[in-house]
Amino acid sequence: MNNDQTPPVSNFIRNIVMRDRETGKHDKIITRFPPEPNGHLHIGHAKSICLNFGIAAEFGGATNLRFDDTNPLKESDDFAQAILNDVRWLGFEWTELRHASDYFQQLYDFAVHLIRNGKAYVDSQDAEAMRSRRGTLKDPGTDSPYRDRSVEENLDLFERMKNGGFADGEHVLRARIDMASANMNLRDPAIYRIRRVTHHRTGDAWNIYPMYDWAHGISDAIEGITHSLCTLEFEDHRPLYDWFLENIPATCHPQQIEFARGNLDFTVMSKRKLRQLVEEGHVSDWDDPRMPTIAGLRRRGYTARSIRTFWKEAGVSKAESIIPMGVLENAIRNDMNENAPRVMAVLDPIKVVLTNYPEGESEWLQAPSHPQNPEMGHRSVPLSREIWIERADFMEDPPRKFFRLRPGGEVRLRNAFIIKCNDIIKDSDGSVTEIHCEFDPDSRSGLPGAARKVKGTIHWVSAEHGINAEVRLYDRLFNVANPLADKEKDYLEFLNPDSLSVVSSAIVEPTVAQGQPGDFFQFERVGYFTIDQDSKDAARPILNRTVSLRDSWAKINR
RNA sequence: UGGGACGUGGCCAAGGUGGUUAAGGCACGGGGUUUUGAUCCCCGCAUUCGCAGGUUCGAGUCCUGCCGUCCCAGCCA
Repeated sequence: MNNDQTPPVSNFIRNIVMRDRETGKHDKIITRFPPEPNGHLHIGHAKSICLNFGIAAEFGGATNLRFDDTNPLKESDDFAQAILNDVRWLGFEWTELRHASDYFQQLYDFAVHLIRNGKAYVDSQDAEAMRSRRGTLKDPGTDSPYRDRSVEENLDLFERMKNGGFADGEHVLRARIDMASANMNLRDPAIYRIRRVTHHRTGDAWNIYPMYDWAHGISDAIEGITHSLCTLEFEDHRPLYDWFLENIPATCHPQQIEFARGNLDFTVMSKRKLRQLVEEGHVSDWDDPRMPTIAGLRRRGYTARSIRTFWKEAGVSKAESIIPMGVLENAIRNDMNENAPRVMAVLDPIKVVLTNYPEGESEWLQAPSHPQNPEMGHRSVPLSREIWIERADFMEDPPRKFFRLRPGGEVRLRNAFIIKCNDIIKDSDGSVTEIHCEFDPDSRSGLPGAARKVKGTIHWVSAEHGINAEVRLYDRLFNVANPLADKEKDYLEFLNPDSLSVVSSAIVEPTVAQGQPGDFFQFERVGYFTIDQDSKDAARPILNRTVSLRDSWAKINR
């Protein structure tokens, strides 16, 4: 499950858990990951997943996956299935799969218990009235006129709410706490509302549904969760979490601990905004490779391991942060550098003719799949008289320190021969259409003559054997680090119009055409690429650029 | 004086009960290796922990005050 080799990183939650084991407060640690099935998981959720599953796994505990399915208006089984799939893909297996809806009856019974003890009442104000009586951040609220209904009346009303005797919004069950509390959450929070809609799991069995605060802590207690980890915005809810558990006959009292969400720059991370990007067509779907969703990252070519490593390196604290995208990119580069087979592909081709190479002939060269790892083996790469090289690898009038091909200059063809540029052919506009070179037969890779030093090595693909491919180049979704920072402008105004560019005439070596969707490669000197799920035809593979290689040459030229 | 929280180098972040050289990663700068200007390997990178006082032989760790940032007024989660 948590198969990443490096030792665990210290953080305040892990410290609490360790202390709780040392002191004997708990001998088994039980955590839970509680998504609401109303959207897809994103990289931020992955932080919570890694934390919850990671902590439990490290200390020999258990982690439940529990759907917080208390709002049937927004939830669906499709989302639930996608979430399950994403969690598994990330490399985690839950101990038990639960649903808050599994506990609807118990939740209801506990609510009755509260009513019996005078700790809850049915309020018949409408939402507007409730809001106006709630007070403000600085001023206390005022009691509802229904606050002192008798237990019998409350019991009766609540039961009739459950049985469908009222329309949505007619009544609500509220905890009877303190309308003057400085903590807004304690000003008689609603715990049940009427919603006569079909729930994706319980169907039409219920006409009332519990609110998050009521359902969450009790569900934790029912499952014997020891540490209930959530994000910072629930800090204010903790007194309520505790109040509920103190006022029902709960068998245990989990400890809620809050940590900061992890944000990334150049993207947005709220489900609402991600949904908007999808629904308004700014991206193709939830799994668009530019999306920070798990599905998007997966399709982009990110591995589960790289995402786990990323969050491990980012750490867990209570300080809100925005992590540079480069850190995530670094994680996938490290992973792919180690595991991606090397291959050659030319994205922006220009033709080179090897003038002393016999016409009509070709040969297959052996090239290592990984320069540092012989265990990854070799592949065969065809060479013939005409080859494609990257347009950017030739300059007629190059600047200083340009190590690539130039008129009269020599360069090594990766895994093949050293070539020398003797001539260039131009069209009527004066742009180069063809480069004539002669190759040095003695410099063939593996031969002693190959030891000759030449400054540059470039990649290439045989024109005769190369396969035409579509390559999708992705860039950041937004062109500012924090699209939400500007209060004057809508974040959509910062969408990067160049976040996707399609290269329709890339040429890849034959090896690539044998791959399946999900397979990844390093295009040497270019970047890491993954075969997209749209790729159906071996004669024309479709690849996504996961991330480019580091490019210090580009950096110098900036 | 509504309440709750946070503030360690450009970005994350470690720093139980104060003890003395402030981890690590990313980024950055310099050097080396290299048939990927990739990788890899060295070296450098906070006399200082939001600021100001105080307690102490000794404080990032304790106290006081101030400043800055975030969250809370859903019958959302």
